[in-house]
Amino acid sequence: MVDHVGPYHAGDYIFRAGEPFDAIAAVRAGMVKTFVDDSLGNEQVLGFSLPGEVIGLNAIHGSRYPCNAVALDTVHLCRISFPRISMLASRMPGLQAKLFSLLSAEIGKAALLAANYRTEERMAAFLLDISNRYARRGFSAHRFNLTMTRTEIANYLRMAPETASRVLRRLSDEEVIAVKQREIILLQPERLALMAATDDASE
Amino acid sequence: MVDHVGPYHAGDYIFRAGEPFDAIAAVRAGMVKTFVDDSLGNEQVLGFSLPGEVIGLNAIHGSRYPCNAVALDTVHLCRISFPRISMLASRMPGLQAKLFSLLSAEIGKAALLAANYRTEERMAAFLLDISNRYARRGFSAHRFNLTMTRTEIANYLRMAPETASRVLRRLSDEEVIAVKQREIILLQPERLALMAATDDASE
DNA sequence: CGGTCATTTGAGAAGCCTCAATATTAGTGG
DNA sequence: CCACTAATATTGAGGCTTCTCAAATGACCG
Repeated sequence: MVDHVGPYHAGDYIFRAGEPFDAIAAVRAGMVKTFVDDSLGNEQVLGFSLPGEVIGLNAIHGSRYPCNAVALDTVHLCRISFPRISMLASRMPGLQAKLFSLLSAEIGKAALLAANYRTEERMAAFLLDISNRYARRGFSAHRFNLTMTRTEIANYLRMAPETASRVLRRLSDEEVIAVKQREIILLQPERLALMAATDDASE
Repeated sequence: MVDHVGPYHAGDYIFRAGEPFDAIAAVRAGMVKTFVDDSLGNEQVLGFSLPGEVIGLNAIHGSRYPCNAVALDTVHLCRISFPRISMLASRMPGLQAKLFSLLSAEIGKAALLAANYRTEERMAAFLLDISNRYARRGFSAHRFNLTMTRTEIANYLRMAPETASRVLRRLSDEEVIAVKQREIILLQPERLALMAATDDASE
């Protein structure tokens, strides 16, 4: 029922929009990007998934994947057959509850970043979000690697890549963070939290 | 297990952020606004729920409501005890699947509007979204009432109320829509769809 | 070392927000 | 039924943020 799959390498598709849905997957290692292509063929980044997080949950409804998922670096997954875990959940109320909770948690996660409408606020919220998510999985909260490109970050945060670059530089100049390529060090997380009007207390 | 509750009147709270979660609810009539208050006490509108839609799904995880819900007009609900429907789902695989599907569908709904970053695109996407949702429930797709205020729409769409007003006026001047107070008539839905880069084919 | 891609930087234009004032609507009490 | 009030909505002007376009720099790979 649970298969260890991978490694996927940077650029490999894990699933594509429109493919029939049969399994959700937990990221064991690496970073996954989910995205859709809009009517003009432009990419719209929906999110990034870190180790410990589950992808494919939005595909249960409609029984097809509504988005694409690609590996941003070397990715290992636990593939979980949905029909089978679903059947098992019928007999194990604890598992069922776990699945309900997992799905519920996923609802409205995107809203966090959407809330703030200054670019600096969105970037601050994004960095804190990644930080919290790494921390929860036992990685360092104040020093981490943003596997994705600036363009992908900007796309996700709905700003031009140039703006993303400038915002990061400004934060770096103010010594709120340190940036070395795609590696980020949070020097003053408190100040970041102040910038992100919507500080997320839940994660 | 299912209680018909209401009527709630405009401004009445259905639940408040932080309250213990015990039930989801289907809207039978009226319009519900869900929102959170950020650290500065500003309201952040998360969404609007129409008849036939379910609220409270994001509260399963954490067992407390993570947001507020208020009635925007006269609202009637079907209140569904979550522990009980959950228990029932264990014995009825069809019901369980239905719940999984419901939760899955809710994931990433907010992302649709977030995608476009011109104010006009977001407004167009919003109007089409409401239209589709009314249509799916058997109401008119091209003529409907936006129960909420301009300020609430603007807040939801992350723009200033003045901008929302101007965008609606522009669309009205171009005869893409007709606006009479809070009543909207879609005169040229095709043109709206073109404006909303991310036209949602799924709903 | 050369080529490709990602990133940064600069300058100008466009979009949107803010502030302020006016207009409209709905509700209230005389 | 008609002021009167409060809330909502619209409109205008100016300024700031962010985007676009263009070019230069830097990182990575064969």
